[in-house]
Parts: sequence; structure tokens; C-alpha cells
Amino acid sequence: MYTSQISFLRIKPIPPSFFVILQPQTNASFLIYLDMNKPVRVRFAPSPTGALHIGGVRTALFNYILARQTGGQFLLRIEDTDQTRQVAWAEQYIVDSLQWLGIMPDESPWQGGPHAPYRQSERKAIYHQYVQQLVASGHAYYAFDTEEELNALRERLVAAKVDNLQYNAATRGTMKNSFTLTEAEVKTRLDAGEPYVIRFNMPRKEEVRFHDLIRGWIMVHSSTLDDKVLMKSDGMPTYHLANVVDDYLMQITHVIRGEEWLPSAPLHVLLYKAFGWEQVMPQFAHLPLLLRPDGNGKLSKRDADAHGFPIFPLQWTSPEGEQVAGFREAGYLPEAMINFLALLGWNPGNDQEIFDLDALKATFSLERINKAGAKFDIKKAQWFNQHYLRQKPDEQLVALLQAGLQTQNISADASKAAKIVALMKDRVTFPHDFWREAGFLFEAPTQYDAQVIAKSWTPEAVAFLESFLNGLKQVPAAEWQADTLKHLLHETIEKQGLKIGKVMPALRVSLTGAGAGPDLAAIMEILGSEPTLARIGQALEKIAVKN
RNA sequence: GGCCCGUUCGUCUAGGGGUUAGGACGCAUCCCUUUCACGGAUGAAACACGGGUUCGAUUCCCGUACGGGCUACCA
Repeated sequence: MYTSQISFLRIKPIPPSFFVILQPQTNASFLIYLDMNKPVRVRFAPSPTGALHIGGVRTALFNYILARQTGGQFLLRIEDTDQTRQVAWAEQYIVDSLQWLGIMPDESPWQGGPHAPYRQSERKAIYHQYVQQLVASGHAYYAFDTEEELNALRERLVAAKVDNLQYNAATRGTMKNSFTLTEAEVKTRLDAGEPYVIRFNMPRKEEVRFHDLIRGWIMVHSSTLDDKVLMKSDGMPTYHLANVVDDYLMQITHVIRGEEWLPSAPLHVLLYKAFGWEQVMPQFAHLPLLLRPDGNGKLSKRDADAHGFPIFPLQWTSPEGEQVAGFREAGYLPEAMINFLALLGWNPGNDQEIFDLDALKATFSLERINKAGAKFDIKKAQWFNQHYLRQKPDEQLVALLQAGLQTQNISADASKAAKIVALMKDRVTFPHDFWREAGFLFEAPTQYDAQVIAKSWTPEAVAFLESFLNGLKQVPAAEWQADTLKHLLHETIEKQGLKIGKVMPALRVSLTGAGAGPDLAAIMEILGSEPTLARIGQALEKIAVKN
């Protein structure tokens, strides 16, 4: 009884994954909520035209989190329909990047899955089949215009001062296509193997509305849209066709992608309608863009060069042979990248800012994604890196240090490495800081900071160093430890009636060459007796006493 | 040019008709320390503009400005 009443009222079935709440009396009548209990199927669909951009990584991350959060699936689909822009290593770069960050897909070209293949170039036949459906229903048509003819159209429209220079309902009647050619002529051309494209028959006037999970309702008039090419003359589909067909076949529930796709979303909605797939059309969420740190515009490779920080996850080599920096090689930790990226455009609504993947799975939501683009602030990324680096267990840091030292051809045994880690832990942002900032532990200073010497190398400091040196010589090897040395240090200072601040900079500069650094007693312990004595002796010899 | 999207400290952002407009990064000062770093404390720093609606608008509406995206047989 209920059923018949409902069908009589022609109430549309509710899409399975959403609640639709009707609010009578108001114009904004639909509020759509994501039902988080329902598993989503989402996809990341990069095109393998080069190194994966960090913005793409964030898109992948948001998709991944949503899938994990709802117990759904995260698919990776390679959108390689532009054969002229293929880059051989790009696919591997994508896998490596996702793997590095720990956000691997559930279905992909490499793992396979129930909807394989996951590479669009391998799905050509499928698109041909579906586009024929559109041709048959009148939603798409053949066009034979050459590049010159297309340019001529554009020039004519410019001359006529028409606002939108488009191949559309207003202009298609002047071109060479199924509308202006007879059926027989079209067939002859097709049979003759003449190059053609298949275009979408964009309705002359129709209001296209769709709901974006981040931006709300968006309305565009079809008269401002054009007859987009669906099938290219090389037999490959364009993004627009392939993306809609694949998302349908792969049962994608949410399309989460960058804002640069917003203008073509109405076309996609119209395609779903033309195919008769409205009821299962995915929900859209268009993410705010990652912007350049200074001024304006989308984050680009040029910014990376200009600011000296990476915008790619992994290092790569450009066709010109130039090494382009990657976050991984620059010393950024995956945890830090995830945290940093997640907070670019999303926030939890409270003061928490440390999020690992598990925390994100627990708190992430599309509703809390911002609309405005986010500038890329590398300082914040560095802060996250420092945070996560310091949080690592000492054993891991020791391993990191030893690996780093090896690249410098320096070796340090485990106990020495552990001491260095303890000494440097609070002063590092990147793993390489451990050895770059602690070079003085391995190499005696070759020069001394002139400013520090000018200020600290006084006769009394020299006298102190001489007597401290004598004291050090008496310390038995077994007692060469930071606390013993510190005790001796203070004792010597006291005996000479000196102030500690008057004398320490001289000791430091003789040991490290610099005026600032970690605790000196600890440095002497790590250095060991002989090098310590040698360095002080050398400084006393080399540095001339002031006045 | 056309279409679409956006606008709270320098940056990431919270908030929302009546708030001392909150936090974080960065910056500055102070404390700690042999110095630097870490840590702690404090501080400077924002509602783009103009109209409405309202007792009251940073918050709602409309414009303007500014910024961004798209405008390919690229994705």
C-alpha cells in the first residue's frame, strides 16, 4: 500500500548512500549527508604524464582516508588516454610515491581487482561500445572538421564579437558533422576511413544542477557549455567520457578530485543523464587547490625551484637531465607529509593538529574541508617533520644516523652513535641534520669563528685552557665520562676564580671551532680523550692571544 | 573576454547575529642554559570594500574589488 502511494507521488528513490532531507517551504530544499556507515568506493585517477604533483598526493590521501574510514575501497586508475604525453616512468613513480606514504590502493593496474583493467588505454573497446550508445540515442554525434576549420570557426566568432567561442548548439550547424551532413554522407566518410571525432550533443538550454559535498549546490546553464569531444580521432576517449564510463562501471560512489575539475563537472552530470545512470551517479567533492606560497596561482615546479623546497614526493630527473627535488630525499618523513597535507584544506574543528593516519581515519570528514585554496607553507611542514623525527625511538634514529654517516664515509659504532643521537635529538629537523650539524664530532676544526675568538680568547681564558688541559691529561681512560669531565671543568674554573661564561666560549671554539652547540662535557666524552687533548692543544698553538 | 569557485592574523585555520575574534606555524621579547637548540612565558599580528536586513553584522543578502580555476581531438 505504501509502495503504490509512493510511486503515485513520484518520489525519486533515495540514493543508497545518502539521506535526503526535504525541507518544504524553502528553496534550498536538499541537505545531503554522507552516511559514514556505508562503505565508499573512491578512486584516485592520475595521468602518467610525469612526476606526481604533491597536490595529487593530497587528493589520493583524502580518498584513501575515506575508504579506510568507511571500510570501503580505494582504487587507482591510470588515465593514460593522451598518447602523446605518456612518460614511461610515471606509473612507477605513482606507485612508489603512494607506497612511501603508506596509502596504497585496494585495486589498481598492478594488483588487479574485480573491474580490471585499471589502465584506460586497455579499456578502449569499452568506451567505443558506450559511446555508440550515446550516438544511437542522439546524445552524441560524428564531426569531421579539420583543425583549420575549427580555427576558422574561432576566428569567425571572434570577429563577430561573440562571448563564448564554442562548438555548440549555436555553431554546430555551420560545421561538418552529423547535423549538417546526410546520413549517407556520414556513412561514406566513415567507411572511407576519414578521421572523425565524436562530440557530445550539448543541450541548447538546460539548467544543470548538481550538489558538491564541499561547495553545496552548483548551477550552470548548458548554453555556456560546448559540444566536448568524447572520442578523439586516434580512437581514444577523452577524459570526460572515460572518467564517467569507468566510474560507473567501477561503481564509484564518490568522486573526490581537485577544483580544476569543477568547470567540467556539469558535462559529466549530463553524461550520466545521457547514459541513464542518474540514480547511481557518484557524489562529487571538489577539493580546494594547493596554491603557491608567495603571491598567487597554482603550486608549480617553478615555485619549488624559486623557494628551494620540493613539491614532488620523490626525486626525479627531468628530460633535460636536471635533478628535481623530492620530499623523501630532502629528509621529510612520510608521517610529517601526511599530517601536513591533511591539514591543508581540512581541519578537525578543534585545536588538535597532530594526526597520524589512524587519527585521520577516526576524525576526517568531507564536511570539514574548506572551500578556499591553501597556500603551501613549507615552514609548517618542517615543524611537523621535527615533531615526528623527535618522536622516533632512539634505535631508529641511531640507524638513521649510521646510514647517513656511511654516505659520508664516516663510521661510528653503535654506542657512539647512540650518544650522538642523544646529544643532537632536540636540535634536528631532518635526519641529515644529525651528521651535518655534528660534523665537529668527527673532524677537528680547520678554522675558528673569528667573532668568538675576538670576544673570548683572553689571557685568562688561555690560562684556564692550559690548566684544564693539564687536568684532562690526568683523567684515566676509564673515567673519561661527561660527568667526570664536567666536574673537573667546574673545579678548574673555581680554582682560578673565574666566571664560567668568561671561559666556556674559548673552550668551545677550541673544540668545535664555533660559538654555539651542544653540551661541552658530552662533546668531550664522545670525542674521547686523545682528540680532546689534541684539539685544545692545537687551539692554544694556533690562536693568537688578544691584546 | 565568457563561465564557475573563492576571500578571518604573513601562513594554515577555529568561530559565528551581541566574543577581550581562539589555536598552530613563523616572528619578537623574556626565562632556563657555558652558548645554540629544546622547553616555558609573554607579545605584535586578521574578519577585502560598499550597500542592505536587523536594536545590533565579521557572521545573513546583494553588489564591487581582488584572487583562483576552466575555457584543447590535455588530464
